[in-house]
Amino acid sequence: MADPGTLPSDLDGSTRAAVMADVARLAGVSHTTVSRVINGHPSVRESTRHRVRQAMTALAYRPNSAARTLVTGRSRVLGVICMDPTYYGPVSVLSAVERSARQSGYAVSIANLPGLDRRSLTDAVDFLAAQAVVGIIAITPHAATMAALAHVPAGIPIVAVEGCSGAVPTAAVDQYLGARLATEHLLGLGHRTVVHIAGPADWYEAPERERGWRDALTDIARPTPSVERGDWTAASGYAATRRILARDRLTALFVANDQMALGALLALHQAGLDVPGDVSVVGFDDAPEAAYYTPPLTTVRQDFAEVGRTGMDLLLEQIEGAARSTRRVITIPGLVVRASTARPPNDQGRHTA
Amino acid sequence: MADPGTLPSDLDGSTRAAVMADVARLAGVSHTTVSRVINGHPSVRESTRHRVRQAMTALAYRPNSAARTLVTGRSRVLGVICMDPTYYGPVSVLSAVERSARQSGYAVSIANLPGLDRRSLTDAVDFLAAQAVVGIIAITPHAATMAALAHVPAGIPIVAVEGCSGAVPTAAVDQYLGARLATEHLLGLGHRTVVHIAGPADWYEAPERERGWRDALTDIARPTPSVERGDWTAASGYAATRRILARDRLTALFVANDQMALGALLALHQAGLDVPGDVSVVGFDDAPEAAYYTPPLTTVRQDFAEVGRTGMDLLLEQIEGAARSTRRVITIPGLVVRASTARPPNDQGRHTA
DNA sequence: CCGGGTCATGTTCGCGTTAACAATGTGCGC
DNA sequence: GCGCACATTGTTAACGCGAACATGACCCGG
Repeated sequence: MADPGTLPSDLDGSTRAAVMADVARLAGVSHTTVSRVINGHPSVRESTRHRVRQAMTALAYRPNSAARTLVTGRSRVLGVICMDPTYYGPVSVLSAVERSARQSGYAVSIANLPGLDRRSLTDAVDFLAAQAVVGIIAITPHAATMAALAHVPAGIPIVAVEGCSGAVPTAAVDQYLGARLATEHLLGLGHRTVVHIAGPADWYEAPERERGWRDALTDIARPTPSVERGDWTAASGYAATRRILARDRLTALFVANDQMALGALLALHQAGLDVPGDVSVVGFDDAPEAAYYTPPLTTVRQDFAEVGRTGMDLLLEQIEGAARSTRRVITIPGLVVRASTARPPNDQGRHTA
Repeated sequence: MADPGTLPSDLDGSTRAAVMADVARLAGVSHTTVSRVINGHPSVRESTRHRVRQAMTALAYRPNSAARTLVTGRSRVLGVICMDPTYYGPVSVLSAVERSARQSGYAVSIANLPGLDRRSLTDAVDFLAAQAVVGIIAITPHAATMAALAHVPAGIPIVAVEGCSGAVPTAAVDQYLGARLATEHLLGLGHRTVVHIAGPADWYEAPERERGWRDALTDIARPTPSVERGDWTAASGYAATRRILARDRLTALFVANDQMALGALLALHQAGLDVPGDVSVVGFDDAPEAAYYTPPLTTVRQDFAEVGRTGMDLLLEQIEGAARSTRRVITIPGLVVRASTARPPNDQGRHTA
């Protein structure tokens, strides 16, 4: 005994949503014509197009994406694979990706990686593939998962962001360059050498930054102190710094990210060392907080939003027909000098060229 | 002249993926039986079930979610609406939500809010509704968007996380209690009063925390210094602290989140004030870095993961038939005492009961 | 030995959309 | 004045799946 007289504009869920046939009936055309109007097909008379448009608004018609996906075989959904997005970098990239995806008319479905093994990566790909995503952006700065990327079926467009897999197109920041910038900044201030706290070896960025640091030193024949390693957290930066302090003295410290640098600042402070009076510190990332550490941190700035957008561009390029390339678009990082770096102690007025 | 002899297990995208009919053919049953096996229908003979399962693995069969959605009218996709997820809180919640959603067999589609107005909220809801999401979790600690939540059509289950809309079920942390904890901790140490740096007034949390702070003071008849306001960023915390220092002296400072507290620590340091020797500081959130600020920050801990899970539970409850309630599940915050708080200066051995 | 009930399975239809193809109308050249 | 090209619109058939209904085999009691 449902009331058939209910207003068609009734949106509160009590009546079924309007479908294409309803619009067609109201506009006095066939459902095919409605479809044509929606998809911008050229051969529809202007007056008809107008009538259909009116009917659509009158009924608050929304195309059913499931039906669409079923018949075309492709959805308007992009998949994003990310590690536990708690670090500043991945989060910023995710945010930028979502933004540009929406601008291009795509929805974004996310899949967190529970672990770092190949299995969880393929699971995530399967999970997204089951949703008929039309492409995948993988924010996986982790070496093992990057390797797994090479093995995803070629049928589905995929792009890596922040990382370097030889197998798929990639958008990333030049980590090596950033590390050189940081190290050379310290050397330029007059420090004899620079101690490095690296990130976990199984992430892509960590060895790259370490390599940049090492090359900057060896290029001018400076000794390379042995590397301490953290896991990106402030806690690990703190612990690594304490190990270094127990080992020998230092005047310059390059830490592989800002959070670990924060831990380093605390350890130095607790050891009675002044930054930058006794020790200079440089970080990496330029997280928003870095400018407000005590002291404000000199660091390497990565434009994550830019990287995210670039990744989207690469993906769309692939979706729109290009075969999977191995293109690699790199973004240039920049050094942001703040108050955590200065000349080494007892270096009165050394004049550089 | 395509080769019909291609192996059915060919997954590389060159042949069409297996569908239910293929599985049925291989197992020697009808597609309906395959469907029954997939959906766990009881009346399938054990041997048949086994044959079908084998056929499914042999063909690497994946159900087509679009077809499923089309015929059942409901997808297995949840929508998450979030503000630009750069703050620690929203990110953690998003992560927790994704995790528990996947565990319950749901995919998660995200929609960033470009602005804070009602319009962008309804746009986001529309955007998700067009994907036939089966429910929405809104991480909108912003007052204006929360108000807009009340106006989304009743047809679609929705839950608010971190916030308080009278209209929809909500999972949140007791902000008021957290602020009281923080303020009373400082008062308990012997501080005569506490200065407050609040968050933006149009976010839900900010006035709640301010109210907790105010009540803690007025309950024991202490003066309530005028409130400075920031926008959650370290920069604004720094600026607010400088305004306070220019105004009058203080011994205790309660800052509405950790990032602003970081800015406060820097401003105090630069003003030559020692924390906690001269001024005690308490933050809010317990971001991972807070333990490594200089000095390590006493703060109020919110269990964001717990809140995210709770939100999911509320949503599933609603999806599985319950009408939209106005249930509100609150999580209890806790104080984490670190090195940024101490007795006020010139308070030698005050004995409290 | 036969009818009714139950279990296991198959047949058929429809979800809302796009697309290939068919059908209509309209104008223009010869 | 007739036919042909083109513009516009309609008809119909998929897409892959789930559910209502139909079918057939089998068991048990009378």
